Amino acid sequence: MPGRNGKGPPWWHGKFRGCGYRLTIPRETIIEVLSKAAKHLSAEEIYLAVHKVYPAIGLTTIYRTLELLVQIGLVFKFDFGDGRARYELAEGPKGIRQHHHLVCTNCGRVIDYTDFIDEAKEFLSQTMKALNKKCNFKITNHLIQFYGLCEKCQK
Amino acid sequence: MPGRNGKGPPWWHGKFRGCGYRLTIPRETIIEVLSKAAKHLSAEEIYLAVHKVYPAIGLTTIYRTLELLVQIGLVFKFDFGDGRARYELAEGPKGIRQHHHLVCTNCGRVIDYTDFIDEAKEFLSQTMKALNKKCNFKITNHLIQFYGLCEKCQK
DNA sequence: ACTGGGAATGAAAACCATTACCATTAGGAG
DNA sequence: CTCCTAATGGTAATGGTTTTCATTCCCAGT
Repeated sequence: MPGRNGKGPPWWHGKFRGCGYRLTIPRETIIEVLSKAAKHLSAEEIYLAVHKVYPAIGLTTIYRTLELLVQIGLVFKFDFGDGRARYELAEGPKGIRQHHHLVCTNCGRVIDYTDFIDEAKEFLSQTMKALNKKCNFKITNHLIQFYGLCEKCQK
Repeated sequence: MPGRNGKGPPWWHGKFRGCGYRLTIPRETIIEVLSKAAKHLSAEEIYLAVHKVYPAIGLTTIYRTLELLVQIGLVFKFDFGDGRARYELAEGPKGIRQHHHLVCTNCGRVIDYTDFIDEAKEFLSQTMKALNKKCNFKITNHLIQFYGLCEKCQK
């Protein structure tokens, strides 16, 4: 059963090969870091994590690889308003990992939430269908974020 | 009837005074530019537009004022992924102007759409209520964007 | 396995939107 | 009208991201 923690090529190798991209240590390591973190990381955080296990890595490669992964659709890129982008694995062996973000406008904390996804899915699928027809716009992705005050900052 | 195109102080003066901020020519001009454009502008675009009617303006003041307006809630700040922020008047005399954005991931074009807002409102109000209770997170704002390919870029 | 060619890499420098600094200007309460 | 202080604007600095280019190494074809 490839893709588990056992042997066999990781589940995403096919996606790389299919696009004609080479499999390299930096790329493997970056994906591994992202999949282990399982939450949004900045480019620098990814750099530091990769650097621990592969010290020869360069920051340039981090950015280039992330851009590539975003293009492939393997990674989502977010902007929480603090001047640096955050990256996050879009899917795992099980498929797309749906969730949205709550951003505290006071302290900058970001909370993931996965509840209410069903309602969101319903709303989104309707909207996407309608937009495809009305605007001739082929939607491939979407972003929903909420801004407000977290528990601590409300006092 | 203040706030119309006729005489009387613009409708947003109260909002300024209430917060203890001074009314200055740069601030008035920036808001005027935003209200006339009625669509998302970058800081530089705003700078150029203000510069035409008030050449003494400095780019620093543009940024500072925009930050202030965002804080007050008069202006929304967007990131469409091209490395520069976009700003847009949040409301007019008639109230909040609800709309979302379609961003073409190929050419960068951004399309506003105002349809399906009712469905969005329904979904959003439910989600906000639930989040307030479950996460103790006081939502004040939200962002919904769709990414995909515009008509031209689908070919 | 070996090898050639082109993709991928990494260090350093460039880029560029945004912010900090600070001396000067001007809003508006009294 | 005056004074105090917020607001301004030119310039320099910041810092995340991108570009450049010489070097490395993946891998398809032998």
